Amino acid sequence: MRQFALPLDENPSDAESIIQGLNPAQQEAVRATDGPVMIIAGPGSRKARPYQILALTFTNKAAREMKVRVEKLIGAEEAKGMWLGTFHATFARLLRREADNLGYTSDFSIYDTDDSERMLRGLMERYHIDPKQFRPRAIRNLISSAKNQLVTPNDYARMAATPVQERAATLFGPYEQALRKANAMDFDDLLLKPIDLFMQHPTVLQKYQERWSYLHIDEYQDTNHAQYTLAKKLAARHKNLCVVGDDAQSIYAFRGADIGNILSFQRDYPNASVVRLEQNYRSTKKILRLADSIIKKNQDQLEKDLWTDNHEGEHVVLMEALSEKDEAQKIERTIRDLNVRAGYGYRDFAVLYRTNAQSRSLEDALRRGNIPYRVIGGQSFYQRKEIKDVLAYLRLIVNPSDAAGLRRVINYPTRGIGNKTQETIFDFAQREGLTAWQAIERLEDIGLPGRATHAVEKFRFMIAKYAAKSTSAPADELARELIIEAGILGDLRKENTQEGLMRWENVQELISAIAEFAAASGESGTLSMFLQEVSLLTDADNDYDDNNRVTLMTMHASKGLEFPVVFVAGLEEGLFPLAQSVQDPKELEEERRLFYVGATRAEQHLYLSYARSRFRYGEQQSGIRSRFLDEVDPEVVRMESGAALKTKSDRFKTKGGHSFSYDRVDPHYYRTSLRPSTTRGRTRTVSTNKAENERRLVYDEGEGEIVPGIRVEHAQFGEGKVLSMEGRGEQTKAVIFFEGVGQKKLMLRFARLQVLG
DNA sequence: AATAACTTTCTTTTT
DNA sequence: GAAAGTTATT
Repeated sequence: MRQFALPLDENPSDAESIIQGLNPAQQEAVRATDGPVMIIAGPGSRKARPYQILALTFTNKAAREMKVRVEKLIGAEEAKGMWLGTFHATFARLLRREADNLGYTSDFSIYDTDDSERMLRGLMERYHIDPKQFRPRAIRNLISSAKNQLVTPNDYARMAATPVQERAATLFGPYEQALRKANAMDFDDLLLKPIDLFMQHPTVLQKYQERWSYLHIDEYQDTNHAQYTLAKKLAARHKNLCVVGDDAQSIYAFRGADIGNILSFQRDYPNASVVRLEQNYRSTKKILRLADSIIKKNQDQLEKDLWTDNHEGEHVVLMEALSEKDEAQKIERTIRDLNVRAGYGYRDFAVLYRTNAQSRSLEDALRRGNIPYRVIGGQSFYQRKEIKDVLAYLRLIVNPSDAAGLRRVINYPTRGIGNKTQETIFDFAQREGLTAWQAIERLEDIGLPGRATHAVEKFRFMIAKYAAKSTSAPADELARELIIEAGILGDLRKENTQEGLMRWENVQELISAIAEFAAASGESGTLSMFLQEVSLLTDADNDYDDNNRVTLMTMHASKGLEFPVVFVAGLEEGLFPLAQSVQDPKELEEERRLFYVGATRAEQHLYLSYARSRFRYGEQQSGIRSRFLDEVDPEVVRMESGAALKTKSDRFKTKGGHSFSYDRVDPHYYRTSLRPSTTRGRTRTVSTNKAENERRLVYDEGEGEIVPGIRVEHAQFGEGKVLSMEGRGEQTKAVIFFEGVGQKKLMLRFARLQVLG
């Protein structure tokens, strides 16, 4: 295996011309194959970079693209020796090989967020933690981010300060034990366990350091601490680490990505060469100028000066709409128009938005206009309930310890094993120190009533039968039989609805996928491998199609892609930026980077749009346009009519010269509906809702109680100390410092604070 | 224990 | 306006 320097994007001669454009020091760095390299790439740069032996990316799609290029470069044969893929998939593969070093079997299950939550729910019951008061989701997120920071349960218990954190600390250890007992890994484990492995078995680390003597990481700005540690360990011996990233496109802080990794690369690797690729090959000058004006508002970033040789281009167009329906219609008409008059194919368009929920109205409009489209993300194939149910059965067959899988299917379709029976079984397992499945194997000792025993017995027999077959029979046949015997087929058919039919078709599709996998990977394609692989797939990765369709997706999903025509929809305060994000400058900056990512997907035309009102929460609610539109360079933007973009000062001049500030806007403006809905209004007045009464209490009577220095509790942020107060009446806000969270400015009206004294 | 009918809550983004 | 939780009925 040789490492190879360079070239990169579509064709090597391109690469050569890019390199020619760099200064001599940069040229040398890019050509160098040895030593650490950091490449800072802007959006739309062609990335001249060394492809090396282990290449890690963030999406399967990026990995696939990389593979295509590498094969072109060095031939398919040699490319086979490379490991190319996402962090999670790559280390899942590694773990499969090394599982026994860690006390797992290679058939371990991979738990998604759902499974993790299911485990936590079970534990919460045992520890008498009320899932309504402390959401399993919130606790999972806390544990997940702790794991990503390499914080152990013991450390975390010491650090926990708020009530939620304390519960998370209580559950953290038991959760880890439960996973291990279930022979299962959650997403975070796929990165953590390899670190454990490398620490406990230095020879194993050495083996991989030799195998991957050259290491390449794309989208480095999105690595979290665990990924950083893995890279550091693997590169420690040869120091041949090449990272590529753009701090301005860091949009995954919420799942632990740490921009610090890219900002401090030079400190970690003092002799690193740094290359800046500042030429943009994608967008027009106007689009680039708009993007530049967005990102300039952010404070922390590496210096970068983007430029392009491309045309000046058309103005960026801002579309104003009355409602989200109207917005969708305008987008639909614009697509039609450009398609007919300018000859753009449907595949040339992308409509981007902040939240998946926004796709609905857009889909409606496109469907009505007979414009073909595809939606990426949202509910992907493998996220669907019926698919997860079948997968859970298969997981259970391969790995009977799989507790989350068992919980999922033990009574689906209903077979008379209700909550009570399940609890009895789990309690028994807990008491005897068994896995749930081991408890079921000792069913006779549990002492269930006769009818329940009989029901469980049948279930046990069925699972055991398929487990025995799982090594011999072809995987797809096994799945097909199981689906019928378990009664999933019957359950879906019984529904007798359009939806039931669709679900049934999905299940069929899953079986085909299993068959395909088995056929493609031959002898080595076991069911357990299929299950592991599939749990890491996302819709955005496998929706690979060359059909001529408009693409709908979130801005997050759009990273790394480009389209001739791009729409960024829903530029409204509270939606983009999201209400939760505006209180924290760090989060607001991330939203801004997201806007930057969205805008820089466009090659030739960029449309921005917002709606004056939007259907949310089952009500029509009014909004104001996003602050981002006030930050943008007005020179490059035109309204649909061709008029200039009205700036903030233009728009608010009429109000007697008062300066306008978004800080004075209720960030949850969406909650104030246009006209009070009667049903809601009525229930409100007689509401016995606890949270509502508490809120009123604090706001009406308690306002005076909240003064600087006092301690309060917030449902999400936990315990904090009030630093200062501002505003009066409904506008009263408090600046509060929350441990482990930071400083927040909250409106008392919405914060639901509880006074602790 | 299962189902139907009703009520409440909640929405960021994702490997 | 969906999903999850609650209550009433069989």
